[in-house]
Amino acid sequence: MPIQVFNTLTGKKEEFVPLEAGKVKLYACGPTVYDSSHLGHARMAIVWDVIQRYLRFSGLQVTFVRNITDIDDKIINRSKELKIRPDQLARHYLYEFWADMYALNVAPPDIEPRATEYLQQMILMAEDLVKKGKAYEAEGDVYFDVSGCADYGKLGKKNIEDLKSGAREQVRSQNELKEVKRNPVDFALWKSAPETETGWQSPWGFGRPGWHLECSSMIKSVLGETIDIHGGGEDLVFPHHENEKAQSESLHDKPLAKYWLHNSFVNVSEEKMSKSLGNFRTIADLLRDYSADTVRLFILQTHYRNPIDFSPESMQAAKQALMRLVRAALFAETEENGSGFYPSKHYSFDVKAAEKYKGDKTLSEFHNEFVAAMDNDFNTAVAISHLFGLADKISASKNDAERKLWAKALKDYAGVLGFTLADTRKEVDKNSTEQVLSLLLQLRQDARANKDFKTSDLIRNELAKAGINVMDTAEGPTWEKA
RNA sequence: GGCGGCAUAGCCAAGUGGUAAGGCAAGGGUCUGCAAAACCUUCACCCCCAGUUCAAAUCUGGGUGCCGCCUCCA
Repeated sequence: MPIQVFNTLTGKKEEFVPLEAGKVKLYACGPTVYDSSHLGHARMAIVWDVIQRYLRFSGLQVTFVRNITDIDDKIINRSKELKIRPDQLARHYLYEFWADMYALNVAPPDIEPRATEYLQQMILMAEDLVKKGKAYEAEGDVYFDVSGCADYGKLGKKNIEDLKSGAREQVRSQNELKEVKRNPVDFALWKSAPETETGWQSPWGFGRPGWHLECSSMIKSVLGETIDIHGGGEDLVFPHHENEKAQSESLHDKPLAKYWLHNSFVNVSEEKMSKSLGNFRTIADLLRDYSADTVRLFILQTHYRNPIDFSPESMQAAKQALMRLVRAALFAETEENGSGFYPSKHYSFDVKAAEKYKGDKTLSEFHNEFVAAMDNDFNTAVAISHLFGLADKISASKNDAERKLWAKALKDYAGVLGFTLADTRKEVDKNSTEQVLSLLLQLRQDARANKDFKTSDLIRNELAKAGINVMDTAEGPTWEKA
């Protein structure tokens, strides 16, 4: 069974056929690093992480590119507020993003281009578009001429006439603001800026690139003129991806991407979680309460194209559910985390590793069900239901060898979805540690009060062995790490 | 206003023509000094109306409710 993917461009599920047999060029739009990442970004990252992991598991040679937008108006505005340079701000949040990704067990992309590294390519692309008559200069700005693009609106299912006239207040105000545009729907490839601000020299003077241009340029530079899959959050469909597509295809006269895939959002109380609404919880904040696996399970239990409503109850449900998988995986009796299909590095799955399970009837059936679910537009919810099915069989089995083999398989297949199934139940936080020590010191005080020095000394000596020094002071007993 | 999507058990959520995956919660049971955990087990005719079909949660039309995009956004 071939892999089926839902293509936003056609609105249908299609058979996935790579441009070049056995290879996949995959590009997903990454974050703009101007603030902390929230659960919505975690979903984007996890969904694309799983897609690229699964494509590799399927035996395809994947080049996964995820970009970083490290220069744009939001970054500049925020940096002005904070009175630091835009590049400092971007670097700060990029580091934070990386830390979040690492904590979430999101595998690093093969290539992670940053917009600021591709200025020359962007300028070149804008120049080429002007030369080809697809874009025009106006007072130091360069605009893409939408009227010269027959397909415009196809991806976002928009009608140019509606966009021009419709009820778009923004279009009107933009129109009044920017008389230089020939058409209100034309979008900027290059925007002039005062030399006192962040910017670059260009054939049209000092300025900055339009947002959409970076992805077009980076895709071209890193992957080529046509790629297999272009993805991102569904809010990027229009205008971001529509405009990328218009630019690239006008210049190259060939498709930018064969398949366009978009993930849905995380809502809070049925309202979109977003930075502008201020209703988000950061990833770091979330990871204080829930493990990376829990967050991942919460996200992957819903199909990537459906919205998820965040609630503490749902997170708690995911946490409970995860414990069943973790418990079953313990029978594998190995410290390795669920990455048996990763022989050494993230970048190459050992597809043949799956072969070792083929001889077992239960695992062979499980494999077929798992693959059928994932082949069907990455239906992680169904794939996970089969993980639970396998977990049940593991718990029910009385045969040690069989149980161990199944548990290893459970870890490996869970690893394809990016789960570690690490047993975190014994990881005690600082607060609990303090309470436990406080209790021990209290018991010791009670023993001393009863002149039971045998017990009190036992507690002190054993704590010393455990790396805790107990000290009796004038204010009472206290402790510190030895 | 235009475009797109969604409505499935107490909650979350798969399922795109053949008679409802999975998870959480809840009830029952095993285990247990008590409790917890763990394990076993029970639990739905799919928003409303009409239609197509031998057969519909799944297709068509209408209605109601909710959400997203059209402006920065994953």
